[in-house]
Amino acid sequence: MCLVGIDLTIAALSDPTRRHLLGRLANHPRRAGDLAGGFAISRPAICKHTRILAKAGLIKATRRGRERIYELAPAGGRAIRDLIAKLEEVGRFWDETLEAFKRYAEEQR
Amino acid sequence: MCLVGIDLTIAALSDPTRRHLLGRLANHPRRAGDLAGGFAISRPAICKHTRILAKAGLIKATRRGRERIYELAPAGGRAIRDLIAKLEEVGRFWDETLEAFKRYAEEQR
DNA sequence: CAAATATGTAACCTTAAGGTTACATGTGTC
DNA sequence: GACACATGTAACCTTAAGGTTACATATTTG
Repeated sequence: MCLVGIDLTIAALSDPTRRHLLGRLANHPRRAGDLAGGFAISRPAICKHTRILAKAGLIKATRRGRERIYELAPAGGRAIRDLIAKLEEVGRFWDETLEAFKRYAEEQR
Repeated sequence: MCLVGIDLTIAALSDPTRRHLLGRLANHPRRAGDLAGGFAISRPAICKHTRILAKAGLIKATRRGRERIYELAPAGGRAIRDLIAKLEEVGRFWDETLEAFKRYAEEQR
C-alpha cells in the first residue's frame, strides 16, 4: 500500500483556486492575463499558483510575443490517473474492512 | 465542472502521515496508542491527525474502558469515491484537450 | 525611441498547519 | 483510596502557504 509519488499532484489539487484554474484551462489554452481575470485575488497570486501547477506537471506555458499562453500539460493526464489509482487503492481499505466485518458477523451466527 | 465538496476529503488525504494512518487502519481497528506507535512524531501530533481524519468522516473512534479504538468510518468509503469521481471529472479535461487538438490537426490537413 | 502592455519576481506580511512539552481526565488495578 | 495507564487538550513555537505591493523585464505600438 505504497502511497508515495502522488504528493505533488494531490498537493497541487488540494487548493480550490488551483482546481478552478485547471477548470479554466479545460479544452482551450489561455493567456496569463485572461487566466487571472475574474479572481478575487491578485495577479501575482495567480502566478504563484500556476507555478505550482506547472511544477506538478499539470500545466505548461509557452511564450508568444509578450504574452504567455498556459495550457494543460499532456503529462498531467497521467498524473491525475496515477492519483486516482492510488485513491482507489485507499478506497479498497473500506471494502476490506466491510468484508472483514461481514466475516466476523458470519462467525458469530 | 463543480469541484466543491471534496475539500475536506482531499485536505485530509493530502498529508502523508494521515495517509499512513489510514493504511494502518485497513482491515482491523487499533487502539490509539498502537496507532501512534512507530511514528517519528509525538503521540499528541498523531492525535491531531486523527481528529482531522475524523472531521473528514474518514475514521471514527469508540471508547473501550480507558482505551480508545480507532477504525475506518463507513462514510469514508463514500467520501473517497466522491473524491475519485471529481478527479475523474478533472481528468476529463485532458481528454477534451487531446480531442480538441486532434480536431485541430484534422482541420489543418 | 518613448510609452504602453503583458507578465514574472522580490520582499514582505499574516495565518494556519504541524510539532513539542506539560497537563488534565478518566479508568483500571493493587 | 492511591497509583499507574491510556489518551485527549492547552499553550506555545516554527515554518510554509497564500496574499499584497512594488518593481524588473521583455515586447509591441504610436
